[in-house]
Amino acid sequence: MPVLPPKMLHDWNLSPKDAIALQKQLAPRVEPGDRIAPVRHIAGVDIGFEDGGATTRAAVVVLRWEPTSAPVLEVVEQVVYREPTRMPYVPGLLSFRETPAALGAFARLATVPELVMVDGQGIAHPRRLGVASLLGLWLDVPTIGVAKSRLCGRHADVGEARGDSTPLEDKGETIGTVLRSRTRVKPLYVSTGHRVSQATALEWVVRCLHRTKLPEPTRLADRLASRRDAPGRR
DNA sequence: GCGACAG
DNA sequence: ATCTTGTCGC
Repeated sequence: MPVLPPKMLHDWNLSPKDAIALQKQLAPRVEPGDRIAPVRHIAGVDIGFEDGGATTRAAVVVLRWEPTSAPVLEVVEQVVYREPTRMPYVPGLLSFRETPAALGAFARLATVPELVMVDGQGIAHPRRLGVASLLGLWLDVPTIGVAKSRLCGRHADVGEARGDSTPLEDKGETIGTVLRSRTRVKPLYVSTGHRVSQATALEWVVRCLHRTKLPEPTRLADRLASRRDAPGRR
């Protein structure tokens, strides 16, 4: 059940005005409740750029999840996909710049993850449709937005201890959670992407936290998407 | 009109 | 996001 005409994948060129209208049109389709199959595999997605921004590089890393007393997070597959950059970065319209490449990477994935963590906002967005939400809608898969900084909304100061959190609010509604993933390190902005409740989103991010600021799925994808010595680099 | 502003 | 060396810490 494609959300948009497949043709748009190739002609994905919207004016800021049309892009905003499309976000408003799609936002109501985001499912803020849990509709997740038993989680066996979790994917992390992130986008990087090469050639001074001319090339967009999407990276997806799939980890096997085993819910034992000492949780297992093992990499089982990873994909790097490149394509010419289509649009410039515009605050609030990031999804139109990054989603096409992310879809290209997912199309080349053999494993089908039950949960996806995206580097960026979910519904913690001015029109409640960040990159994690759009990708989730398009793939019809549960997604969680894990951003490294704030796009919109306000929040109280977060405790300094690892695990401390406080709600992120905007226009009278709670749109996410600000989480201190590591002591004395800038907090993470966790929000529902699609088909995952806020509480569940936070639980999964905490579960996937190892010793770094970012949860494993996003950390590994981030590394694959940004490292200068990434596979295929000249 | 003046700031704020994911990656 | 990306451009960049060393340096502090586990």
